[in-house]
Amino acid sequence: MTSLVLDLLDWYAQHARSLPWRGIPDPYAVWVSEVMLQQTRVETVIPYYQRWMEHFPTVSDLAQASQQQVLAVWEGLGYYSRARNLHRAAQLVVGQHGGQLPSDPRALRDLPGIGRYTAGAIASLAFGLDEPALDGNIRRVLARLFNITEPARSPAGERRLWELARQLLPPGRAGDYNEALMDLGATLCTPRNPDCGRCPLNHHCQAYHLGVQDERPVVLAKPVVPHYTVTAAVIERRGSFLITQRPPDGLLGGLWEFPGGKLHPGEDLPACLQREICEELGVSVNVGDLFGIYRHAYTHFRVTLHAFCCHLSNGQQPQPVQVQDLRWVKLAELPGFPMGKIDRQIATHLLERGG
DNA sequence: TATTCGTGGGG
DNA sequence: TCCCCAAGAAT
Repeated sequence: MTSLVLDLLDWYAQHARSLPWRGIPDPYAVWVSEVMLQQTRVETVIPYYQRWMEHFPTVSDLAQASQQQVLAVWEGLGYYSRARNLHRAAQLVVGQHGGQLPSDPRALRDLPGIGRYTAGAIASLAFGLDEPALDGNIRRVLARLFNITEPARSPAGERRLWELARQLLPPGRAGDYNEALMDLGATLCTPRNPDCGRCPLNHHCQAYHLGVQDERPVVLAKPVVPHYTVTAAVIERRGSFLITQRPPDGLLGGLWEFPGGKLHPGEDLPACLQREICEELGVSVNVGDLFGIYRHAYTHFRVTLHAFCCHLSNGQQPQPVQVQDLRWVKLAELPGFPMGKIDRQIATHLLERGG
């Protein structure tokens, strides 16, 4: 074991964070936490993790739940394919692995939602195998320690960093090693303003010696994000509201929303809404007062959504032409349908004003 | 290989 | 207000 790794493990023995999923000998708990932590902060995950384990304490409980129940518990965490994949994977574990999560990284990677990082994390943390796990923290720590000048997310950078993570790994202590690097990255070796003065590895750190820690890891230029104007219809009929279910995959897959869509060039807002409702539901709407304006930033685009109060013409029966499903629901039933953030805001405003 | 996928907090 | 980006995976 190199002195660098020795210093790292010594520091971890003193400064390891106490997290709800640590020290729990249940591979399922490790799995759930790792999937929730993908691209998501620890502080955000903690309450979701605890609620999830209350709703679905075992793989079997998760496998038996409906996708709607699963999405409802996941609502607000984002990247909903994680929830859909976790659900499917639980059913595969029950059906193909006798209810026990496999320990072999290759078998883990065959499960939906488990990639190279998560397989290594589960294998090392839950099963004690000597597997590296390169996440954003470890990528940053290693890029600084060894002054990696290739962009960290480039193929060449990825190769070097995975190689380093595997070379440094102390046999028999992969779990602590991986956790230690992640804790160091999360608490001291942070993306901005790293606290190099308190870092237990500063005398090993090439970037620190060169004074370039703020420029490591090298990041690729990011594309500009487009901005879309969209509309949504709050359609009321005899005390019920019309909501539609999004397609099973893709953005907010399987979640419910107030129907509508993207504004086309040269179109005004009511025309956009009438066109979208006709395309999706095969009916024409009468567009009334503005209900509200909502802004939201997704990862790779932004939207401004204009919601309007609408009614269907007499006798019109909407059909699920371009949506997975549709439902007329009472106000009190809205909280039970999983939704993304914007549509949840609309539903909440609807509840607050009592229809 | 490059895009697509949410949301919330901090600077 | 805006930009950054956080324990990545799938296609």
